[in-house]
Amino acid sequence: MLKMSTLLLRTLRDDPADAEVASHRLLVRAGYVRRIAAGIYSWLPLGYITYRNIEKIVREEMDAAGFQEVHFPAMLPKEPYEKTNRWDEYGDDLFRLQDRRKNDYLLGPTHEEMFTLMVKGEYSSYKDLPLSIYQIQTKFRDETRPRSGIIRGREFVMKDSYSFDLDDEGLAISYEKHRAAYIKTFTRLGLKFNIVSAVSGAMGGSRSEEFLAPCSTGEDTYVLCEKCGYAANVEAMVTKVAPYSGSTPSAPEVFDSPNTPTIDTLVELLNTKFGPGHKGSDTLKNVMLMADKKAISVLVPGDREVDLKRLQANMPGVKEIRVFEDADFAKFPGLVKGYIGPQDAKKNGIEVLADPRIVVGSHWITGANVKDQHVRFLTNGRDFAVDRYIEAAEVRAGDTCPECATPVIIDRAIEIGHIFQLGRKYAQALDLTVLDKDGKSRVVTMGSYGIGVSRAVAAIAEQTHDEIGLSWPREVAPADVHIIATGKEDEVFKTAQTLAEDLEEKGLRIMFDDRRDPSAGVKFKDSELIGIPFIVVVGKALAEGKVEFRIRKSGEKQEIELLKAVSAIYAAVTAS
RNA sequence: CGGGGCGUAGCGUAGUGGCUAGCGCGCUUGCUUUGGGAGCAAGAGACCGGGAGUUCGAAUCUCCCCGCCCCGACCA
Repeated sequence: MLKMSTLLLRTLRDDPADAEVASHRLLVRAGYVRRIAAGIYSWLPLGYITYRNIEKIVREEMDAAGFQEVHFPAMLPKEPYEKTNRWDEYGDDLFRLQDRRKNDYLLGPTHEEMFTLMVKGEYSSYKDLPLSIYQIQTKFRDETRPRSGIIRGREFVMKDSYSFDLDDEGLAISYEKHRAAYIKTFTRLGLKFNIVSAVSGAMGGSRSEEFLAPCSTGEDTYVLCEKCGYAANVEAMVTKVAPYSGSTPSAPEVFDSPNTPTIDTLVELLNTKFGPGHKGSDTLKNVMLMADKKAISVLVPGDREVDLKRLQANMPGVKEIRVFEDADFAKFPGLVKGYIGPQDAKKNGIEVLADPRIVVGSHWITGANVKDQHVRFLTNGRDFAVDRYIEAAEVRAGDTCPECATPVIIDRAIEIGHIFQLGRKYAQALDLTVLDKDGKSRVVTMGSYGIGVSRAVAAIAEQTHDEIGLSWPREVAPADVHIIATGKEDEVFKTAQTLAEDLEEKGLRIMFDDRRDPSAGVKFKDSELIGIPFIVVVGKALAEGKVEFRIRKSGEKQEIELLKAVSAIYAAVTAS
């Protein structure tokens, strides 16, 4: 039983000045966490109980799925990470340290290497596979910008699993098992979530999905089709367009277009010059970019911007993409800033990437590569060539679903889980092989699966809180029932104490506000802030032999006969 | 890393060169109060983020450093 008279807890009346998002604000105010440094937090008793409840659910679901729990150190030697090249690739995000002999160590940001080596050390036959193992571990990433309290910290707890299979079919099965286990886990945690397609990125692998918990303060943006259920991270959103069906126009026609620095001004000129009805989407925007020192041109309809994040996600292997600067233009005298068209790209030695909307046969109004001149009827396939199609244009609400062509909606969310088929990268680099039936050595294929355990505390808080405080799902809450004794008569406190003991006897987890000094109002406010799902008030109504039963979420209140209180409360709580 | 903001008691804050740094919450003691963050009285608690400088005098001005928050970039 948690007794508030002795619980290490001080709730705050004011919002902390350094907290912006709701979960952060409330977790601090309700005395769950305290900030130690940027992105580094301590857990107070209430917070740690809540955290452990979540951890327990995650662990139970992993175990139930047949995955085995292991545990690695947080502090790791450099060597395995050098073999996979991540000692360098991870860059400044890696926390590095040295021992007294000046040997290099790191604080693990993720543990692919260690898991791979563990399996390599024990197993060497196909008969040992498949295998899925996991750990719940503190990870360290020196994020350039930790933010939103415990949503993005530099030290956080992650459950990471890895599956090991002989072949792709096996990997697909392991992947499905994890997917199913994740659905159970997040459902039990009381989270609303969407499973969305994600970009596998540089790691390769054939399939990757994210579990996103919708929430306005989330950092991820995703699209959702309410009709067919298609969901994708905007980075992975696919643009589906019909082939060009119009007629092919006559030869391109160059025209004067002074003072048209923006698409809007160009459209205005077009409407004056060639009659009304021209739209930004009739024009073609040529965005010049540098991708790891290579100049590329990205073609998008004039009414859209290039989404650099999406572009990057769809260019695996490319580390840095930035917009053209004056110095870059200087290197390409054929490019007339503000009047660039794709006609001369080949001549200028520039690769042309295009949004799928720029279909073959379609014609566009775009720059003529001459100052103050544009061209119309410039036709894809005839007047210019696209080297490669790419998803790089910004995604908007109302864009069409690639599955069923319904307009999609856009929402923000917190990434709470990520599953993906890793493939053989790590097994290859660390030489994890097994002998197959024929005695031939084969590289194992892996899957990687993560749940942000500490982040889940914040995600649940984000989705469940209201104006007055936290409001946890029962299994996550630090207790099932919050019993408040009000007034000053010993009788009230004795009755409350007995009620608490009886309910605890029945297996409920109880928090008992047995403080003598604070007024009833203070205790009510605290209980609402702390967010335990059921509140029982023993006080005024006791004179009539009653106690008050409240439901935190709905605010419903009812009086219950004291004599029936234990069974009535037990029934109400366990039915929830 | 670029842009913006902030740093005064456990928390929230006032204080733009002048006396002993002010207030609210919280904390301690006493009395009163007791169903929606009670009242009165008396207390404890601050090297004003750190360092250097300007000045008769610095929380306040200057320089350097450190830390924190927000937007962006970044985030297997």
